[in-house]
Order: sequence, then structure tokens, then C-alpha cells
Amino acid sequence: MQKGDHLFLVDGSAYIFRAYHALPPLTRKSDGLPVGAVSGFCNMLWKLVEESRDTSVGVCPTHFAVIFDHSSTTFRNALYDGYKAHRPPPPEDLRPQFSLIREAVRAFDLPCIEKEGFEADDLIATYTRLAVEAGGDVTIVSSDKDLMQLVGPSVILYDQMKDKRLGPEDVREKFGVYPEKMIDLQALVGDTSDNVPGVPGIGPKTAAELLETFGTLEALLERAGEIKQAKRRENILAHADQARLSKQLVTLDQNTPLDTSLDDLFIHEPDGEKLVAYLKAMEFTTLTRRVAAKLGTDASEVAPAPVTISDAPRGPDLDAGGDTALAGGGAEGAMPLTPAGLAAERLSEAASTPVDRSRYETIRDEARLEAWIARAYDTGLLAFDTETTSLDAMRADLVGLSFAVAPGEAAYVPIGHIGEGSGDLLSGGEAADSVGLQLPLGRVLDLLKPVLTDPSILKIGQNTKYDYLVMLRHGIDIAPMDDTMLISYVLDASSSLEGHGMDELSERFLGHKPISYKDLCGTGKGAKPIAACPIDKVTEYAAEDADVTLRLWRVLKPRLVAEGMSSVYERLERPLVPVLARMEERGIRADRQILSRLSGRFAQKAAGLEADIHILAGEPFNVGSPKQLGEVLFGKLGLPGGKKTKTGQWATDARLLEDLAAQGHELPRRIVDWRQITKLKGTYTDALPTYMDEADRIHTSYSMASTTTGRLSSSEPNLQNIPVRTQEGREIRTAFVAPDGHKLLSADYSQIELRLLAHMADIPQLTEAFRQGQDIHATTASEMFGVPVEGMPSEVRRRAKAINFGIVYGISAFGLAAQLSIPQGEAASYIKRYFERFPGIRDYMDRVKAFAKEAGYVETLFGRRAHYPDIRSSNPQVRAAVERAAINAPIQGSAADIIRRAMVRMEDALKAERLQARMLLQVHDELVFEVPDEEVEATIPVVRRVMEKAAEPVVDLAVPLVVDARAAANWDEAH
DNA sequence: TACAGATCTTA
DNA sequence: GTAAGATCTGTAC
Repeated sequence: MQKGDHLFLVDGSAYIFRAYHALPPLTRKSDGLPVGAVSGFCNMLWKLVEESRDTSVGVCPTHFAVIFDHSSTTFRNALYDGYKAHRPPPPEDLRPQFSLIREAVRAFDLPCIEKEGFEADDLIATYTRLAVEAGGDVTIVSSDKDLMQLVGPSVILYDQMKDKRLGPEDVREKFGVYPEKMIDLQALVGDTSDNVPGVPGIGPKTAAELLETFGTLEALLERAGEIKQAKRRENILAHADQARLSKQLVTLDQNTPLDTSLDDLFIHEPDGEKLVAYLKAMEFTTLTRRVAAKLGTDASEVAPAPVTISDAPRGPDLDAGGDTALAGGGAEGAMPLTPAGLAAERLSEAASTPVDRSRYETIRDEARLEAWIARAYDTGLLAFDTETTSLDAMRADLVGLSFAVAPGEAAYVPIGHIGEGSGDLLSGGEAADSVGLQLPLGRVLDLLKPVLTDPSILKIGQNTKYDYLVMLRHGIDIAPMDDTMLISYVLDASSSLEGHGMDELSERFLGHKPISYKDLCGTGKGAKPIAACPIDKVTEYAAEDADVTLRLWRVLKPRLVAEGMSSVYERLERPLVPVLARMEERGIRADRQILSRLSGRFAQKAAGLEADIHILAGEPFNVGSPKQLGEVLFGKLGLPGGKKTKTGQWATDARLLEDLAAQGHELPRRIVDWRQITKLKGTYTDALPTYMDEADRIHTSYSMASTTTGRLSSSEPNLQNIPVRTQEGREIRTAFVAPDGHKLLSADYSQIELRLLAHMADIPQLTEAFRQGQDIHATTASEMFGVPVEGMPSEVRRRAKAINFGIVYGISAFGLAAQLSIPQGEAASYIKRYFERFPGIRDYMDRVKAFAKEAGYVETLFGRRAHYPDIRSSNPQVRAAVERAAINAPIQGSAADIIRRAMVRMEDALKAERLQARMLLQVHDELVFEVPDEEVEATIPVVRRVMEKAAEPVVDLAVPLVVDARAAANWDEAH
């Protein structure tokens, strides 16, 4: 910086509060995110930028910065703990706006400056000093009188809202003293809002008069005896120290450490696209238009920026300030202003606007379809649903599409309907007359593609992975998308509440029961395909689904902000939808021959065992019937150890049969073997080929919203429970193969849950053991039993391993005893010893339980919540079971969050390295890829890096995450 | 035909 | 002791 340069310093924090209070509340229309202060701030900043680009005015800045307060505690709190003590916490609906405003500054391409331990004013003071010393001029954009002490010959204060510029003479006019005496004046007067005491009875007028007479505060305090007015004299004498303290408090620090040098504040042209993208994301239409015009950017070409949302602090009363707990209630006062208020308003609105199916339209021509698309552009929203021939998105053909653009405004486009009654006849043609005119599929897709891919139109669906995948198969990559099922899941994941299906949500939140699929198509034998149902009925059904989805979204979306769950939804759910859809679409290659050979072998073996069993039993019976089996074993043969299940039947589970076999009984051994073989055959080798497509690939379906903890689940077929423990089971894995020229790459987290437990409970022995790369079960055994790790008997280690697993599951003596086949008393003493060696684990568990009881939920490291209302049950059995689940959920859930984060980042990371690896499967702590042979070596480190760093930067783990990765021709060898 | 319970597979 | 899904049996409808 040099003479002639001009520095603009914007007091960002002061401006936020001013904008918040001065402007009417404003919420982002699509989700109710409060953005009033953001809007005011952006308008102000744009005005400044615009003015400063206007060279005719003559105050063009060469340097520019926006300064914020960083934290509430500064060096002033050390001087005086009452400093700013009476400041109320920021209003609930202002809190989420702070980070949005910082993003705004970055979108304007301006330096955004803050520093731990200092107020914005101190940073402003320091930059001002530096600029003046360098010979430059300074304009401080603020109206805060605390900054007047900085005004000087080359420093002015600019109050933009009042459009006033204050120089030294103006300060004198306003306060009766020149800026250099402002500090002394403030010290005498004090400041009630900052809780600076000052001297009682001295206001600005008296203070100015006194400073006029005595020159400085110090002189005044020394010669206070000379003051004629008795009361005034006494006050000053009595509060001299208080005045000195006040002076320290109001004096701005002109020597704060700086991370950004003055020269780095040099101004440059704003990046039009970046700024427009941000403003679009905030949905500031007027400002977007204005900025785009001025900067020569085509706003329609720019996608809204992904905006990071930092959630409000969570948890029950964990904050030092007791008043934060009250903020969440928000029922009283100006309801719609707060996120919680908006959510409540939306809920009552939903209950009071009935669904009217007669208003739905059947779209049969292009003009009407275009009219509906135009409506979507008006509202910026398009709730969307597909009607198809199958629940399996990979096999589904489109029958029709429905959409809604506002509550009650919904329509259905029939595409693939066939004549009524022709459902089970394969001929379709001649009956088609009865369905009337239908737009051809290709035409409908051509018309819809622009709106479905338009970044400014938010598509809303229920279980969007399904619709996304169906449309992806038609070459349409829908974006952006919101999913009511996933929003509900993030808000209300719970073991006792029902699920997140649309019909359920509709009844719960809208008090409306939609037409069920059964009502429309019938059930069982009389069921018709939807394509053969009357179109007027399908219109009611399908348009209602879109309508209900839109209404649900209006109720649920604002709750994300109100309940501080936006980042879980935005970071862990929404971006995973397309990732999983592509994984499902790819599928994994399987080898028919291997499966069929195994089926044959298992059939033979099962037949042999069955014959033996019948001979040993002395009669033929259905070995697969636990009921008949129990009668044979414990009734007819009178074997010992008979237990009853809760329904009064004989228990015949594997553990029990194993125990009998260990006592030398032949029959139970055979039954265990028979069960294993028939299980493998029935569930895997016979079933898997029925899922294979023409290319011999199996496409599982992942459910994102069916676990309480955040794990995924897999079905049709479930590829998350393919056998691995026994040799015969593992052979099934050899049937999962890579195509020619490729390998399967399997990468799995090592001990992720124990590592997370060590981190979350902060157990030094365990974190250290993980850092050293030690065998964690052996280390545990060594700690517990005092046995050296070297030469440890495998049985000792096995017990420690069972205990470690038990801990993660919320251990009980009963469970551990069952697992290790030892008496309950012995198990209890193990647990006791474990807690003696690792008291931190017990403390952690107690904390989690207490939190769950208070809050009704527990949280993962990333803020995902699992609700356990039954933890307050008066039934001790129920309560203990829920407590175990609540202890496990943060651990299992944090691991689930971490692998989700890895999955979200994986495709871009691979693409950035120009690798062709394709992610196919997720099995809780494992990811499976298909990789060209020649890229295996290059792919492994990339996959490993993404997975090992997946917690960052949100969570800084005290333990390393370790990923084992291996590639081979089939899944068995790769795993 | 539909559902609950028992069993077994995985992490 | 946590979290899932699939299959089979047996029974209710």
C-alpha cells in the first residue's frame, strides 16, 4: 500500500445485527431458511462494490476487506469479566445466517477477516493504523461510535445506511471532542450495551465539558478535587479506577496479530459467475438480476452454488449460557420469523388444507404439458413421481409421470397405459382405443428434460433414488433434488416410530390417507398392473402422490433448519442418492456356472445328511421344521438341555445344538450341518441366479432410510450378508467376479467401531494402541488379565475380543455369557474387570445414557440423531434394551456416516486421477470396486486415501482410520 | 394369500 | 449385548 491508495474496511458484525433488526424478516422461499440479514448484507455490499467501481465519485478503494467478530471472548474479558456480560445470545433465526454471510463475502471475492480472541473493531484499528502509516486513506464502513477514536485526517467513518461520512470535525460536532479524545470520553460515559461501567452520573455532555477543562482523563482523575460540583466530584473520585478500567476496555488494539497482510487486501474484479451462483442459491432474484446485468453474466447459465449450512448448537443444555435451551421453543411471539415458528406454521397449514383429487388434470397433449412446465418455472418447484411396471427400478418401464407445482396443483401424464382388462393378456394393441390419447414417451422426455435438469428448479420426490434411477435409464440426470423420505429420516430416525414411507408420512403430518396402491390395482390374485388401470383413477392416485409429496416437503424441509439437521441432510443423505443409484445400475457380475455347481453339491450333501438324520431319529420328519425337530429331540429322544422359546416351542437354535453335539450327540451335529447347507443353497446359490440380468449382473437395491443408526441396508438380493465365515460359505463369494480384463477391489475399514469408541470415549490406552498399530484385542487382554501380548494363548485373546464387541453393543453379562458359553457370574466379573481397567468407557456410557434420557435421542460425531423415546420406559427390561441400542448407535452411526462421506467423495476423487474404477457395493465397512487390470495399482492408494480421510475436516479423530485393500478375480480372494 | 416366528447370514 | 434381510414353517384368514 502506498500514498494515494484507499482502504475500505467494512464492520461486518455490526452490519449483520443492524440488517437483522432494521429489515423485515425474510426466508428463502424453497425451504424457509432465514435469510433476511443475509439479504440486507448482500444489498449493502453490492451497493458498496458498485459505488467503488464508479470512478467519477473519487473515493475508489484500492484495498477492501470485510471484518467480523470471531468469538465472544476476547482479551477484554480477562480485564473485566462483566464485559458484554448482559449481551443476549443472537436470535435463533439469526444464528444460521452468520456462516451464510461469511460465504457471501467470499462470493463477492472479498477478503473475509476475523481472528480468535479479537473483536472486529480491533482488527479494523490495526489495519487502519497500518494503512495510515503507509500513507493511504481509510474509509471505515460502520456506524459504531466505538470506531470514532480511529477517525483522523485520512480516516473517515462511513454510515452507509444513513449515507453519512464522518471526519474529525463531524466527530467533534457530535460529541464535543476530537477523535483523539473519544477514548477518554467513552471511558467516562461508559456503555450500557457492552456493560462498560464508566462513571455514574457522567454523560456525553459532561464528559466533553470535563475533557475540555482538564485535557485528558488522567489529568482529570488527578485533579478531580478541583471539580466544583460536589456530587460530580465525589463520583469521579470514587470511580476513578472504574474509569481507568473502562478506558482499557474501550481502547481498540491497534497491534493485533494479522493473518492477512494489508497488501493482500488489494481489490480485484468480482467473479460474476461465482457471485451470481451464490445469490441464486439464496434466491435473491432482484439482486441476482441486478448483479448479473452489471457484471455481464448470464444468470440463466449459472447454477446455484452449493451453500454450506452450519447448524445451530445441538443437545440439551450443553451450553454454558442457560438461555440457549429456551431458544428452541420459540412458540411465543412472532411465529413465522423463526425456523421453528415457520415449521410449526407449515404444519398447521398442512392440516387445514384438504386434498381435492377432483382438481387433478390428466395431460394428453403437448400444449398442456408445456403449460405445466411453465408453472414449475413460476414456482421454482416441481414435485415429481414416476408410475412404472415394477418396484425394481432396474426393471421398471414407465407407465406415466405425475407432478405438482403447488399444494393442490397436480397433474398426471399417461404414457404407457394399455387397455383395461388386458392386464394379464400379453396382447396390447387393439384394446388401446379405450385408453384414449397418450403422449409418446420420447416426446414427454424431450419436453421434461430441460426442467428436470434445470439447476434453478428444485425437484422434489419421495424415495428419489427410485425415480432418479428410472430417469437415468432414460438418459436424464435429474438435479437438484430434495427427498421427503430422507428429510423425514434425518429428522425422525427412531426405533419405535414407524417408517418414512409416503402414506405413513401423509397420515402423520397431513392427516390425510392417500389412495393406496392396493385400492387402485387390487391385491393378490386379482391385482392388475397399473398400466391396465383406468386412467382417471390412476390420475387421482398418481397426482395425489406428487401433491402429497410437495405438501410433505413444505412441512418437513423447514424443520431441518429449525432442528439443526441441515448439514446431515445436505452432506450425508442428498448427495448419496445419485451415487447409490449408479452403483445399483452397474450391478456386480456373477458366475452362473459356479453357483449352479455349488447348488448341485449342496443338494447332494443335504440329501445325505437328511437320510442320516432320519435314521438317527428313527423316523422321517421335516428337518426344516423347528417344531417337529424339537419334538423329536426333546420329546421322543429325550435329549437334555431342552429350553422353550417365548411361544412355548422347543428352542433348537444352532448354539444349543452345538452344545449338544459337544456332549457327544450325533444327531444335533448333523442337523447343524444340514441347516447350514440348506441355508446356503436356498438363500444364495439357488436364489442369486434369479436376480441376474442378461449381462450376468446382479443389481441390489440399497435402502437409505430403514435403519435407526444411519447404516444402509441392501435387499433383492441382500448383498450385505453373503457368507464369509465358513469355508463352504466363502465359496459363494467366488461366484462374484470381475469381467475379463478387470479385477474386483475390496477395501474395508479395520476395526472402525472400536477406533471410534476409543476416540469418542477418549481412552488413552486404546487411542495409543491404535496409533501404534497394535493388536487391539491382545492389548485389551493384556490390560485385563496382566498377560503379556507375546505368546498370549489364543483363548485369552478370544475372550478379550468378545468383550470388545460386547462393549460396542452395550454389553450385558447375559449376552457375554451366551457368546462365550460361560456362566453369567464369570461374564459379570469380566465386565467388572474391564471397567476397572477402562473407567473412561463406563463414564462414556453413563454420559450417553444420561444424554439419551434427557434429550430422547443420541448423536453421531457428525450430528446424525437416533431417537429412543422408550429409554424412559418404566419397564426395566425394555429400558435396558433401549439403553444398549442408544450406546451402540453413536458408534455404529458414526462409522456409517464416515463411509457415507467416503462414498460421496469417491467418484470425484477417482475421476480427478483419471481412473476408471467403478464403485459397486457397500457392506457397512467395506467398498467393492470393479477396476481395469492395469489400473489396480493406481486405484488402491486413491481409494484408501478417500476412506481414511473421510472424517475430515469435520472431525479430527484421535485415532488413525486404517483401510485394508486388495484386488483379485473374485470377491472371496479380494476380501 | 398374508403374516409372525424361528433361524441364519452379514458388519 | 448392536444393526440389518431372506427363507422356511405353521397358522390364521
